[in-house]
Amino acid sequence: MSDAPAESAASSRIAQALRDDILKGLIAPGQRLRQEDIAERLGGSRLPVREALRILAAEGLVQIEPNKGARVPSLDPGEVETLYRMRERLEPLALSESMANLSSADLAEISDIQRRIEQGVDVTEFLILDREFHMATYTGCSDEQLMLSVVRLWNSTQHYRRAFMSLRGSGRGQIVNAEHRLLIEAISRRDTEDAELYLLGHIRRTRKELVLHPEVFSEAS
Amino acid sequence: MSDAPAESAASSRIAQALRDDILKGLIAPGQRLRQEDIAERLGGSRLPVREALRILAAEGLVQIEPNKGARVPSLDPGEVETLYRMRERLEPLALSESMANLSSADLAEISDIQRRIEQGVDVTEFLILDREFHMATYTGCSDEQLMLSVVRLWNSTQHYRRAFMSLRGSGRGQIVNAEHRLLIEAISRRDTEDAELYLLGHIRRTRKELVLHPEVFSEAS
DNA sequence: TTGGCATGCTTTGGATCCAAAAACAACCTA
DNA sequence: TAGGTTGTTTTTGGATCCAAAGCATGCCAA
Repeated sequence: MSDAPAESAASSRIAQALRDDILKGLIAPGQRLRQEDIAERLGGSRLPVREALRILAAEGLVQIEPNKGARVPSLDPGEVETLYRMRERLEPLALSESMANLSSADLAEISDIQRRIEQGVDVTEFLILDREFHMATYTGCSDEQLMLSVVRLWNSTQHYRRAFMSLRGSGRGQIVNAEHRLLIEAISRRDTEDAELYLLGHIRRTRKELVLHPEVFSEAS
Repeated sequence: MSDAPAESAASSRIAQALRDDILKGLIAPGQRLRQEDIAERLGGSRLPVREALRILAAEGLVQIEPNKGARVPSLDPGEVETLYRMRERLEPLALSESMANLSSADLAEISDIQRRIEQGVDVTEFLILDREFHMATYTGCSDEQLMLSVVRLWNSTQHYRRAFMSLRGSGRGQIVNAEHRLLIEAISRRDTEDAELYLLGHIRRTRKELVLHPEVFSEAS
């Protein structure tokens, strides 16, 4: 489900497991993560767990408070809005850096993902495919730092994207599909200017739609 | 010299010491960081050193390779250019988020830093003051994630900024001063649009000047 | 002489144990 | 009865010890 290069062993394995759990929503924002529990559940001692938590903290997936442990950060609407504004600025850059290096095979892959999005409309599946779609458009971007930032932004907002999709239902996908189609078309034309613009609009519209639904942030968990 | 809230104890203390050393240029890009050396030099066992390295890796100041240790990443011109492009997009956002919350005391502080920049022209001092200047313009930005990203970008490019300043000398500061003045003026008018534009131009011009000097990246160390 | 391999040395990664800080609860007092 | 305080328990942070992975050196063979 996720990325990150296979690191040494235990610590990265544990980080990967936790990352998947958090992104899948099995661990909700605000929930505390006790080191010993994780160590017992995933095997290994507490030490690699601590390192795993550091790794995830770097990705914005957990928050470490000294002597108080780690928890999944729960964001307020303003923070999520800012994260979306960051996406609006960074992802068009990633796209423009990527586009020159996209092969026709990459383009085919992108189109194929979009085709699958337009078929199955399950919420969980959509979240995965939508992420795959956008990441596929960034595959040509070789800059690690930029891609790390983009992944961080997706990770941090994943939970709220799911909450939003869940309450909105998987209908209304027509707009998203139209936007994706426009994006694919611009990328195919190798028109970075248009592609950046479509992507900006796509993210911005999503942000505006999200801030209209504050109930996404009110879940008690 | 740096930021980051005082964390628990040893690990954050060590991280802070290392961060300062790296930002001050005492540890050059490419240089390897052996855990035992650091532990001995800064006191404490290897364990908090490992955690400190994780913290710094999160900030982009070191790079950890499994079973091979940590080293200060050395970037190629393309990577630094991309980091500057990221700055061009993110920092105007941080500035706009900040400006509404800037008090007149903040404005006075900003002006004072600029006044000091125009007085003393030592390279080391300039690097510190220039950073303080820009960070002061962001003090009103309450979004942690955004500010973290901005700090990461500054940290990652600090070494090359210093190398560039060193070879260029501290003359030619007239342009920077003019840009800073324009920025201060726009901020004082509470004109976010102008301020964002001036800031964008400032960073962009610096980027273009930097890519004209590839010798900045050729240091053997 | 040179290429490849094996052995040892260094350095990192992980486990267990101990100390300190924080959360929790019960108790005492006003 | 409510609030503060103190003692206990839980949880995190740090130190030491042990195992495994890289790296370098040197040896042997072709």
